[in-house]
Amino acid sequence: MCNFSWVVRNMSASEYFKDFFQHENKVYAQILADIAQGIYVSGDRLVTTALAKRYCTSINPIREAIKQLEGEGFVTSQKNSGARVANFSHATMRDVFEILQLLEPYLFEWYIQRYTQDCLLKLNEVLHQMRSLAVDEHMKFRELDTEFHWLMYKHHYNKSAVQLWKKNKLILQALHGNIPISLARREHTIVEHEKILSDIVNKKPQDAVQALQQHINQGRQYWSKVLVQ
Amino acid sequence: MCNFSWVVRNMSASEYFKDFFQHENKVYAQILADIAQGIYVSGDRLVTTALAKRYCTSINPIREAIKQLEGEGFVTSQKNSGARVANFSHATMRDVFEILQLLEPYLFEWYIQRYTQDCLLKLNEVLHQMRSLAVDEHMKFRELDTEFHWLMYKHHYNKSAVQLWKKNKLILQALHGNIPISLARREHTIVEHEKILSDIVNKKPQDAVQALQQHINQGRQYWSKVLVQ
DNA sequence: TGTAAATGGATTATGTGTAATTTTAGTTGG
DNA sequence: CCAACTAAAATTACACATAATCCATTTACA
Repeated sequence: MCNFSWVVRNMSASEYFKDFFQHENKVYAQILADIAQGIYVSGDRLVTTALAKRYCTSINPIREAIKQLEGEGFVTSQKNSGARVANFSHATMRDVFEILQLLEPYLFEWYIQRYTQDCLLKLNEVLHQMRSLAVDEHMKFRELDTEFHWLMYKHHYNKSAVQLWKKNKLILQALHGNIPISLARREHTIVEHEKILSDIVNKKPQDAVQALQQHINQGRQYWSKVLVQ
Repeated sequence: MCNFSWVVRNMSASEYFKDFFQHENKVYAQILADIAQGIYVSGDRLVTTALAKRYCTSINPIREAIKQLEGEGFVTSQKNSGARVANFSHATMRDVFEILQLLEPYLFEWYIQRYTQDCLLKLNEVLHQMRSLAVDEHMKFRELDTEFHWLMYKHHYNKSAVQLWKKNKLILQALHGNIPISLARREHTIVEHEKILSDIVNKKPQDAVQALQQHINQGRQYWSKVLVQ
């Protein structure tokens, strides 16, 4: 059972997955990846002994990893009752989206003024990959969507804000889980990304920010319709 | 040495301190309070054995509390090298202020529409306390300043955003430490709070938001001048 | 006989002690 | 003054003991 290969298999070949989950603490990174990938879903118990067996270690490192995840808000725990994956509800999604709506324009405005030609090429490459994806590769599509944004924000000077963005994006990922994305939404996402990119290239920063805000709003509306209880 | 009474003595009589530091985990709350109060300052080593003695417990609970604080960004740790209070630099202050500048108007806008008469009275009471404070009670003044904002944000529906605000406010508190506030800045703070309050009472939401933004900006400018290296 | 309370066992969380590896600090010698 | 070595201290991980929680069965009572 002590085998990490299945995790590696699930890992995307893209850079962004590394940036997101790379962590000196293996156990921590594993649990977080498992939550983000929907292996543990909202409300699941995180039993220390079980996790210790799964990750081939003793209980203590597991407890510490869980405490750290608790500090980051991915896990909640009650005294003498252990830890559970945090309750990601419909209300949580609203909250997360609203925080993202504050953060993204802020991070983006810096990018517009400091982007490199090399980075624009990478964005284009991601867009190309999104277009040439098979219809059933929902997970991969969402990864590419996140990577598009990540490429723009990762070098921002405000590392707290970047980390905060990452965290909220991960929560969204966990919330959406394995729910497939409609082809229409996929098409719209690509078009919206294209609009943002072209506004940057054409030196229209105002329009680019607006396009980004609309993009986030569209995503928010789409998911709130899909995840309606 | 196993005595918490000195902590209780330092605790403010006001409500906000309770809200801020109350936590089911005593050790966690203690360490965080110690960081916020400047007992451990930026860069200080957090030696598990020493903390275990201080808080009359064994190493494991200490380690878990530290891990949680690490998850929240108050503590950083290197492998085999233990934990330290996070590096709160001048750049950190800029980052924190920028996040607060995003969050506060967002939280505030909801308050304007949902405030109660009772809450306004409390705000007034806090203002009164600020005015009638002795000139050397810097810490107490800062607590009251924070409480003023806290009263407006604490009931916001977006609990993640509120917690985020709290966290960043705590980092500021740790950064400012025991540095005294100038009397001029104290006077300005009170006037700015009065302006915000009167704009709310006079049903001028637009002006109130603007007053709040200015208030944050003023604080930012003041502290960046004071803490210039 | 049906329902509610109680009891017991199993599972799990929490806290402590200990051994091993690594780091740190102090000291000695060049 | 700097480098290398040594001893003390700290981190890490593990095994164990204790305490709390959960669940199913049994028991008591109406």
